Amino acid sequence: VLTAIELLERLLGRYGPQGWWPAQSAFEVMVGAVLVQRTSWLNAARALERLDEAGLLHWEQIAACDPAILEGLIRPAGFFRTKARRLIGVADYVRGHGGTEAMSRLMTGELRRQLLGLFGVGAETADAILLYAFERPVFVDDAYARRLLGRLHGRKTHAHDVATFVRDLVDAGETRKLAELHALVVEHSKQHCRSSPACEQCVLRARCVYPATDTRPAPS
DNA sequence: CACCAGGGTGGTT
DNA sequence: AACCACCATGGT
Repeated sequence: VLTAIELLERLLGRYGPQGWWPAQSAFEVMVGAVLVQRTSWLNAARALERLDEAGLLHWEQIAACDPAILEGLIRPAGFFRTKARRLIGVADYVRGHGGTEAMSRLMTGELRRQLLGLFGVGAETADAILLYAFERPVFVDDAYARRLLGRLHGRKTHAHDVATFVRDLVDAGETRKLAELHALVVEHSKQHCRSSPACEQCVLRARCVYPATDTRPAPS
């Protein structure tokens, strides 16, 4: 079957570099990672912009911010009460641990453990922060990746299967490639590998077992 | 109108 | 361990 590096090359050729997270600071990436949870990036970006205008894209400001003010600013990102609490918790952690500078000195495994201890930061958000904020060689295993790999391989895919798929890139410390791969997997999953798939123009069609097992009704 | 978007938590079976 | 309701706005 297809290797991770082959998948990257193929998707890169079709969609080009995605340019995710060209953020100004690691903390801004952390805020974005929370704001985008179960939300379109467009709406998360609106909330980020409002925080920036209010001068709140710093941990000292958010940690000390009145929750009601924060809620109002991030409203476009949805789940605003939940996310406001989460942002304050994240900011408070960063403030109490010497800022993102000090955090960047931790080993990846230890930093991941710390992030997972924060309320509102699960495996996916932690890995997105590790990858895009702290530039660690980690692959973000989300619903898109599992669905795409599941179809490529023709079987149900779990976290272990995804880890095996990207092991070479992770072990080689290929942060840039892992970041681009994740972004491309999301884009490809939106355009073709959707819950209701559009395989006709898919660039992976020849290397995917899904069309063979596709039981959808034939187009009229 | 329904459905989805770059999830996580807490509770129930 | 697998499911579930909940959180909430904006686009299609």
